[in-house]
Amino acid sequence: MAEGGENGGRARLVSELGRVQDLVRQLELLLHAPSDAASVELGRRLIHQIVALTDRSIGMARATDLAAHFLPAAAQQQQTLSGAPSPLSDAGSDQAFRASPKKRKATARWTSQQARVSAAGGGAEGPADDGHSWRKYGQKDILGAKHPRAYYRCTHRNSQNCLATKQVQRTDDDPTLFDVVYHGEHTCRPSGSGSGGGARRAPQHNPHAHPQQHNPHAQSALQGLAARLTVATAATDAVIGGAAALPPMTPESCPARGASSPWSLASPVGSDSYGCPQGVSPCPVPGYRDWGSDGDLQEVVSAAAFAAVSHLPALDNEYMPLECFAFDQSFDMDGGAMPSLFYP
DNA sequence: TATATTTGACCGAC
DNA sequence: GTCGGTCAAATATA
Repeated sequence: MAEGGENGGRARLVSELGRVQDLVRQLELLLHAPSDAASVELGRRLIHQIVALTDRSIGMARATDLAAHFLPAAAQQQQTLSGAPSPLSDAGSDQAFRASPKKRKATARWTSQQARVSAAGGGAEGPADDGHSWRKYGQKDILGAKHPRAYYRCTHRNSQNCLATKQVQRTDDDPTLFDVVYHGEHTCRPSGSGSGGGARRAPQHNPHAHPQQHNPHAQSALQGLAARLTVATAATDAVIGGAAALPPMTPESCPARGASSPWSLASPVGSDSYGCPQGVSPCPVPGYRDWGSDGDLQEVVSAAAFAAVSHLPALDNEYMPLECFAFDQSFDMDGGAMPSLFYP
């Protein structure tokens, strides 16, 4: 572990991410222009460059050889992103807790994951859709917190006995960021979501979050891109900083994570709040898993970018302005800051 | 009518 | 007694 080498690698990584941002801005300008075949092709090339750059960035992150720092830290699984211990975070089963309804979870045994996500895709109502369908069952004012904490559980809790829950709380320091804590694992099956009923609303989507979100496909793709990139960079930070303790997600907890289609293009990310989507990773946002393993981070970023590419032909003259999202290039990888795509 | 959200109450842990 | 998590009735929405 050469500190100098790490710092140099970080600098290059930041530089590469900056180039990605530039390319995204070029893509934005392209989307502003009248759409034609040439611009669509140019857009595809831009996206491919973005993918290539992100791949390089991922390679740089790996080259720093800091995953070895991250992996032992992940085993701790006890710290929040801000470094404070989480009384709710623990490995193990939640079966004991379920035996006693209303029993406080502080002593229960949970598999939990934490994420800090931007409001991109969720507007003021909450963070971007994470690919699951959640039903809100409570909200509480938390002592010392400016904003209440919302409690969600899987829509398929009753139908499929899926016991996954999550807590969403707006951060005090930045109202555009949400701390999301996931408990338990999704046991619901994707096929179970389409059985007629389904939700009638998308509770975490604010259709008025941006007045120019006309094209649902483009909107969803870009929202998904932003949300995923937020998490991807967060994971990168965890790898590089070696301080964040993000629990590895087991394959069992991510059963539908397909190798060929991590993000469903048929069902635009961010729009499918009505059930565990077919072919979509059930854990895109909370899926910190083991980022030290090959392909994870790359998969997230690349897949999100390709999702945007795939929707380009449908953009026409409608667009989601990409200035809505911006890398925080000033993040301090050593300070545990969370580099994110922000949605101002 | 079915499903989701809101919100006060309840419960156990501390 | 306080706090956090959950329940469940009332209400809202499509």
